[in-house]
Amino acid sequence: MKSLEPELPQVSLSLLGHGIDLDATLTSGQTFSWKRNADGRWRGWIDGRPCLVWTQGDALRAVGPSLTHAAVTRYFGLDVPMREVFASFPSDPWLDRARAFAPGLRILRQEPWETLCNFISSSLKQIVQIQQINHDLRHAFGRQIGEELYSFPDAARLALAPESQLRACRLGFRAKHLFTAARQIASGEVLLERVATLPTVEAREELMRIRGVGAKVANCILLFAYGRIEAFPIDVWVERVLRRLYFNDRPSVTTERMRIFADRHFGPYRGYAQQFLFHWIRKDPKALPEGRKVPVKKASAARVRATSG
DNA sequence: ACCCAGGACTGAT
DNA sequence: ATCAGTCATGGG
Repeated sequence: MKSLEPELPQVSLSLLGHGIDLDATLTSGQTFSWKRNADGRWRGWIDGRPCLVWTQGDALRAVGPSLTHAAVTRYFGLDVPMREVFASFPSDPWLDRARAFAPGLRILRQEPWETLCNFISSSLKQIVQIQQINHDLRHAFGRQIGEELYSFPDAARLALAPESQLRACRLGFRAKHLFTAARQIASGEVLLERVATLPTVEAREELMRIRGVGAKVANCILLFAYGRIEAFPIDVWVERVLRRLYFNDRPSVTTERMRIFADRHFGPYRGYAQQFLFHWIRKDPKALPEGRKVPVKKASAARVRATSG
């Protein structure tokens, strides 16, 4: 079926990349719909529009329909003063090592709705599986706007989807969470646009009213969609690296204790510290050389509201 | 077969 | 408020 989209003008942009590393940024577990071409260029979506991006020297180049300089800058966080972020970091040899591993890693500002769906889908899933779920949702419920190009379905569309059809997208027990979340958004029970206007603590509370959204998923949405780089999501990897490097592998240290430590230790831009650490321990085989894998204490089910981050 | 995955929800204390 | 069990599915 051919596209019913009006022909949008193709735009070709070149902007200062400020040292962005697309490979690190787009494979660091914050986005799940970009694909790497054989030539190293990346195909994906910015604000719901398909595009192709790559780096050329110090330039970031982007091609796609109706792209704007402002949209690309915002999406890739090129307006974030990384100098200031780095200057705010504590003197910490572990964080230094994580930074040095991928200094061009950047935190994206993605669409809240798709980010919400991705991280509802993420619980107890590996990153490659989240990518597959995103792909399946697009093909099952999105609009085809080109060859092998499917938009991400909006909340109203998913709110009409039979749960059996959602389960076919490998969502498992997350299917009912996603379905309920879609109805909450489509009905206006939770307004994702309003979340953007709230202070981070209140924004997190609002997001946690959504089915399937606990503290960790809410922090991922705040960090990867709303640009709240004070958010500090603690998943099994971050919990593992914090426990090993800062708590001597003590199994009694709770996730909440680590959150308090992280809020104080990593400073106002701790979301970036978190992302450097996460990417480093997952991708660098030499990270945590002496680190035996300690079993991770399960996080408490309580929805913590007392602290920020 | 076994363990793990960018966890959240439910029900029992 | 905290804790253990449960929830599906695919990778290694």
